[in-house]
Amino acid sequence: MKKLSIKDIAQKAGVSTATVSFVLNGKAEEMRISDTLAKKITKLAKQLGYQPNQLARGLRTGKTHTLGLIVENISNHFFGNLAKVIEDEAKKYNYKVLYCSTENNTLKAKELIQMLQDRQVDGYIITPTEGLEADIEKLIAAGKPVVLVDRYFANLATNYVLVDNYKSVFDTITRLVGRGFTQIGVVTVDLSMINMEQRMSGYKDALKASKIPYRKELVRTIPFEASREKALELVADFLEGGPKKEAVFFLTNYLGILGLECLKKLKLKVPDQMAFVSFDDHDIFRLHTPSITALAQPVEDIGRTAMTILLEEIKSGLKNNAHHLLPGELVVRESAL
Amino acid sequence: MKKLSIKDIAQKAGVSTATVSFVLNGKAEEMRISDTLAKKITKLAKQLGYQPNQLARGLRTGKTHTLGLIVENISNHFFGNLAKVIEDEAKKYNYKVLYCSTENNTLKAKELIQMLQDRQVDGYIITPTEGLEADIEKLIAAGKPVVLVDRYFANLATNYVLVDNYKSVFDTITRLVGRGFTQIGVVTVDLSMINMEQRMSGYKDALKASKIPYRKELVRTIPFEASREKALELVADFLEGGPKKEAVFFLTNYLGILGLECLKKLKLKVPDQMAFVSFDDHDIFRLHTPSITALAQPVEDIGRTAMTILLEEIKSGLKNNAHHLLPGELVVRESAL
DNA sequence: CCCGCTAACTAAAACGAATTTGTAAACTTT
DNA sequence: AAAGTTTACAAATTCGTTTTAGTTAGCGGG
Repeated sequence: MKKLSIKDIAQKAGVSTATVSFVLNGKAEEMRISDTLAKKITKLAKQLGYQPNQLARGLRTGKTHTLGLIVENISNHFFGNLAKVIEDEAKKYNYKVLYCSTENNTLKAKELIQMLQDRQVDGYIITPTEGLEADIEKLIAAGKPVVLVDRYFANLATNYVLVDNYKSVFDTITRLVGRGFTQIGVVTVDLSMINMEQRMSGYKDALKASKIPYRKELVRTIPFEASREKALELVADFLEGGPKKEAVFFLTNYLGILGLECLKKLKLKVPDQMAFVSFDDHDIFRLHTPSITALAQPVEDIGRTAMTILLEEIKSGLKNNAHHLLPGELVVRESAL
Repeated sequence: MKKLSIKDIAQKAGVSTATVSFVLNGKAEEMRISDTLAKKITKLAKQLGYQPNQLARGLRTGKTHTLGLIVENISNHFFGNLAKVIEDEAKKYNYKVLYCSTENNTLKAKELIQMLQDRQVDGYIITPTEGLEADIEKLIAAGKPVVLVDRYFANLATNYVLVDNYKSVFDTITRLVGRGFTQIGVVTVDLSMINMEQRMSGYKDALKASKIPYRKELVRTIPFEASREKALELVADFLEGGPKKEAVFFLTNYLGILGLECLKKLKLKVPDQMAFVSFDDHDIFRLHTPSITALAQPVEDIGRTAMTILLEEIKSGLKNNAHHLLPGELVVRESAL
């Protein structure tokens, strides 16, 4: 297995490596290489099946044509789809993507950033974890193009693109109120990232706007670190006990699925006994009986927008500082009309 | 932003780059670098936060410490989980993973292999598509470590690891027969990859072993290229029309989910009117009402085994030709006991 | 006191491209 | 026809490492 290099081609063509390089990089004209020679080289390269060594190229140019994508968990529905969109988009522009999962673990996230840096990726799409500001700031300070997705840091000047968490929840709650519900519960997670905070704000503000008092007994916060069983227990306890809830909004897809399990266990009738809405759509919600109303994130749009911003920044070399809050879409199904 | 190189360290330490390289690569002793100097260099490197340039290293050594993972679709449940396991496993050994999705498109798969080769990955884990033999053969001939997962080519000497499709289906069908079912249908897809063929063989042979005649009216094959709607229609038509089926086995997760949608539409009572089993487990099956019996693939085991084989081959440089058929696990739920 | 040996490093080549600088020949210009 | 300018390439350097092949100083032995 002898991978052939530019040198081999040069030799076979009886020219210098520089000439070959120029031709193969489309700089033939600029470097006034004669047309005949250029054609000859192109043909030879194709014929021999020449493929440039990306490492060498990257070393020399500092560009690897590789992007780093850091998500919370690649096997998660939302992030898996996001990764898919980004991969497809990247392919269009001839970029490869290095994915990695943080598990929402800051230390791991830091390591991943380091690793991507070592590999000299040209740009980053990151779902940040708590406490990652400094690292991201460093990245930006170093001139690396970065786009945050799903969450961001309010005090950091970065590009970000995510669903409009506040408005999505605000509108959904308002809609529920419009349907006559007043005792509306929420189940959330104790991550202090801005996306969750905004969802909570959306909830509170919607109640306020509808002149419904906020009652903390109607809010259940599940520790992120809780085991599956513990979380299930907490959700079940919430649904069953305490003040009556006419409707419950689960603020993440994961929580919504836990909620479904509880329904089954508690034999709660949805929507008769309680309306049910989850953030983030999922096949499960569509297929469940009753089907579940969900607030779908515009995954494709998020991925595409993030890529557009990133590639633009890579190309131009200029900091952009684009902020995109994309509208969510409430997919109304049987569990809450 | 000046990333510091080995040269900077050498300069600051007043030694040659070779010495620094030796020390940093743990060859200090072998190269009889004095202990004091070694310590000094190590400390300096740490203090300056030196991170080697992986491109340069890769160029020089031919090793990139990066693995290529080609799956059918990264946003698919099974492959997403597989990717996760492999990523985790890779991390343990300090490898990074480049993922890509083929969409079961051979041309795309070929391109991906080419791209991974350009990037000089050290090894490949591939979910092959039809017609990819030649490319994989070339890879192997070029001495690249390769492990196939989920499917393989019977006529190609390669490593592979996947669930034991034949036995899994055989046992499941046999179990159904044991429960008194004789009219057992299957829904499959028209991919001629060996995994699907073996699932079908498992079905046929199980019937034969139980002396139940094989009836092609009980088999419905969905074209892979069919649109979602068309596929739904075909499945619904099958479930509704033709001879009565006491039980139906969906040979992939995707088909099973289509099946669920049809149940809903046709208002079929499972398991009373018909038992329902799907290959490949999924949250949906667990949460569905009734919950769905599924044949779970040992994803973790598959990923881990594949990685073990791959890393072993990378380390030793020897072709291994390991064949692993791992047992599936029938998760019995309400839809079929 | 010279030779050989070893300890402890260093110099230099190599990896494969991209790119800057150089140069011979042909062609203009005056 | 001498000087300058193009044309059309080639030589050499560079990117940051690893690795091979030295080199030097110190020491013991004869």
